[in-house]
Amino acid sequence: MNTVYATSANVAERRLAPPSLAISTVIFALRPSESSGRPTLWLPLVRRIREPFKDMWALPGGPLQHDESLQDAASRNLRETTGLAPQYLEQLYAFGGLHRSPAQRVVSIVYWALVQPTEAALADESENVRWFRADRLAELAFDHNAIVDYALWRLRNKMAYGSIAYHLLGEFFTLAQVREVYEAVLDRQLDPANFRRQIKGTPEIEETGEYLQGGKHRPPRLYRFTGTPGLGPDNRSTP
Amino acid sequence: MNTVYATSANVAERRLAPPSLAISTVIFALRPSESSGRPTLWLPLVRRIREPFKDMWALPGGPLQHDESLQDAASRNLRETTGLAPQYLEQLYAFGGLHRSPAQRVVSIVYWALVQPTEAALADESENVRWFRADRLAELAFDHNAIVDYALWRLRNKMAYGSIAYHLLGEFFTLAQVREVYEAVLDRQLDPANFRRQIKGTPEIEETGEYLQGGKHRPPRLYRFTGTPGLGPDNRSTP
DNA sequence: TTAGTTCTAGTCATTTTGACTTTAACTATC
DNA sequence: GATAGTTAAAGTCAAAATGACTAGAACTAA
Repeated sequence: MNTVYATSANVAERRLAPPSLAISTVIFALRPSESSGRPTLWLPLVRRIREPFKDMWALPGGPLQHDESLQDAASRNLRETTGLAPQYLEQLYAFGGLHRSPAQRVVSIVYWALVQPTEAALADESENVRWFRADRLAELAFDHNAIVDYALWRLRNKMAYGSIAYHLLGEFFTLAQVREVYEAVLDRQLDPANFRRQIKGTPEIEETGEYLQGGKHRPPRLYRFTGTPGLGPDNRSTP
Repeated sequence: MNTVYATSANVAERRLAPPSLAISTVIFALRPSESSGRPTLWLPLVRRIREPFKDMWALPGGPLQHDESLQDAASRNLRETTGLAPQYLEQLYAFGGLHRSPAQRVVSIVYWALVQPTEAALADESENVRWFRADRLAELAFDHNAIVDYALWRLRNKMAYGSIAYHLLGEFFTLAQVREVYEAVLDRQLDPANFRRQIKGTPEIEETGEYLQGGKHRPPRLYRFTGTPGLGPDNRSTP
């Protein structure tokens, strides 16, 4: 979305040129809310340093290079802008409306990623890269608000079926932490006892002998996720 | 997939040129199987008339024109190749592997469509456009076998959740016909009584006062689908 | 030692699911 | 015109899943 096929063509020539192709990524991570301290969804945005939409916040992205696959391009600009390696990365949608960008036509293939909080804490932040709460975004450049909305919708949807919540957690976690992820993403309270029964029913989750120490109350058992990310035609598996 | 950005550039220049962008479509319709007479999934393919993959069968597709949205491009080449207007059209995936096409890099944004059998029966067929059973395809051009496999996987998945089966049927249908669609797509038998109970539980289905006459046995009641297609960020709704 | 909190297991009524039975309504054939 | 054959449609029943809730276990903080 940031860079387009460099050319000195004038406007008339641009109309005939093929649309330029860009890759962008919506990156989700959990961070404790400033107010409640409970985990909430955050995402990193970059400040645009040129027109169009100069000085507005936008999704990280860039052009597709000729020697990288779509997914590689997404990984790369994720790494370049935030320094992060995603735990989960999947194609979201190809956006190709006629007027997404003034002056020239841009088709954006957008990916979405989940990163673990330990990673997310290390993420680069600077004048031009900052994390925002996913549910409290200002007006973004291009059609990026709509893209984020769609990414959130997909995340909630996947969460309801697939086993995706674990990619927002570290290697070991308690069942209460899993529940907090669900509560943060679905934005509603869940009954702890029933939730635990359900989660324990899934085979992709494994008890460890360890317990989380240092809490204020009875130490909860730690679990580990043994499933695979899997999805999409590139690496297929779930709904 | 068929046409690429026209240029007289040589190979070295092509490596630096941006990938060309194409739109293709996987079109599903039900047709009675030749053997059993039961409905089965079919799709139209076009014969390639030039290199690469000359004379092989491929998904209908073409370049994206500068004044049409992605979905419009898909509708258009669907209409141009088969004369069909789809009942349902949704983006499937953007395929952008490095070696999908020899010589130059092509990124294909693929749509999938469902058409009603009445429409499908009228579809143009010619020397270079022919319908094939979806589960018995020969080797296709490019990575089109993989694309069809993925489209089938998505169709089965959507069928299991959303209310998509109706788009393969006409305006009025019996519950047994709906079951046949499920059986054809999911490729397994379903209990008629339980299936009926489940379908009648969904609100998007409406009884008409009519009955299907002319059958050999008790005339079944006709129903109508009242839901909306809806999906994707362009027209949002279901999983 | 006690109060407070969370973790964990379990109970119970309700709903959903899968396998199956029964009756209704029509056609074709005797 | 009765009857056998077939599908439509409704209903039964046990098993499984779900939602609301209770209770004991295990820890910390006071």
